[in-house]
Amino acid sequence: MAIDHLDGALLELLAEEPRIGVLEASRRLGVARGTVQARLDRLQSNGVIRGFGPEVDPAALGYPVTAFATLEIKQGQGNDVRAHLTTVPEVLELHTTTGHGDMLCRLVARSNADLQRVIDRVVGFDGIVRASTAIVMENPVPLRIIPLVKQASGD
Amino acid sequence: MAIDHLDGALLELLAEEPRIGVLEASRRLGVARGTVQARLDRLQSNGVIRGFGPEVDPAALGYPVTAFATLEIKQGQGNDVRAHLTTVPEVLELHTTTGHGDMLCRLVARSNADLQRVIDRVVGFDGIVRASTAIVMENPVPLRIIPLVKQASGD
DNA sequence: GGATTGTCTGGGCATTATGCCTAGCGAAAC
DNA sequence: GTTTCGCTAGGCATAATGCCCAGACAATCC
Repeated sequence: MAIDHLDGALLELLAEEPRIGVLEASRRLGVARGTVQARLDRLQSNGVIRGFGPEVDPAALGYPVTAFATLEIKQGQGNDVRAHLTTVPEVLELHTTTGHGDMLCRLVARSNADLQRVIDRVVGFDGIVRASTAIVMENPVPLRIIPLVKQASGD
Repeated sequence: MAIDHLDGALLELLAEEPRIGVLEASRRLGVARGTVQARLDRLQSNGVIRGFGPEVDPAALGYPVTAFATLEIKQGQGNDVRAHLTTVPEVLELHTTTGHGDMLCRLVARSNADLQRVIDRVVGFDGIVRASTAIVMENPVPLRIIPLVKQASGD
């Protein structure tokens, strides 16, 4: 999937002012409305734009504590563990990684004390051998994509 | 920040069909348009909804490899390292965590070979003592928020 | 060379949504 | 008992959307 400069500019614009309309975007970018429409459609059917879902801040929902847990899994228990973690709302994200049958997951909790409860629930499952948790103190770079978009579209 | 059932339903609806309008949302939820408008405004000024930025898939941009790197930082070099990592487009996210002056960052790359280049660039900086990288193989639970929203809004 | 395909432009048109307003109702708080 | 707050319900002018078209231009293919 190649992206050109117009696509990049459109993505940047959408990232900065998400609630912008197609018409307004075409004015800003200096192209015809149909062009923006077509580019948007293409980016979406390409899968470059996965969606425009609302970004919800867990902290604002009452879950200000974030942590990353590395899990060591018993051989052959991967699917069970996955299914288990899916049922825990505080598990925001789960990856399987290279290494000793490991998984990495992102957790949130209401407090440090509550984090203990969450971790207990996460690791209170047979297939999980060991867990090590790192609590997030700061988030100097929140999830971002624009620098990568710029690079991919030739700056 | 408390969230009630209507807020939760609105967030769910927006997550499923993000390009929906206020009017359509009010029809689906069976409430008046002004109500949806007011809830949306409140959720946004509360910071619960941080925005509606497009979700861009790095894989579709040509960066199908994701990895997490744990960095060990020299005492007092935190700010410099942060500034350095900010300049690397492939660094999608950066956290400082509890532990031995550690940071955790999410990286993407064009290939496993390219990941080496990215890592070299990330760790090619004075304040970084050691780095250990875990390559993501699967993503059984992509970043999600709805289960937490449901819990926070009283199911 | 000539034909075809794809992309962008510029415009028109009916439908729909938006922003902004008013007024009334019910419940909870003071 | 009265005030405040959130929700409903509606009206209205403006603006955006979805969908259509024809024409220009470049790249590609026969």
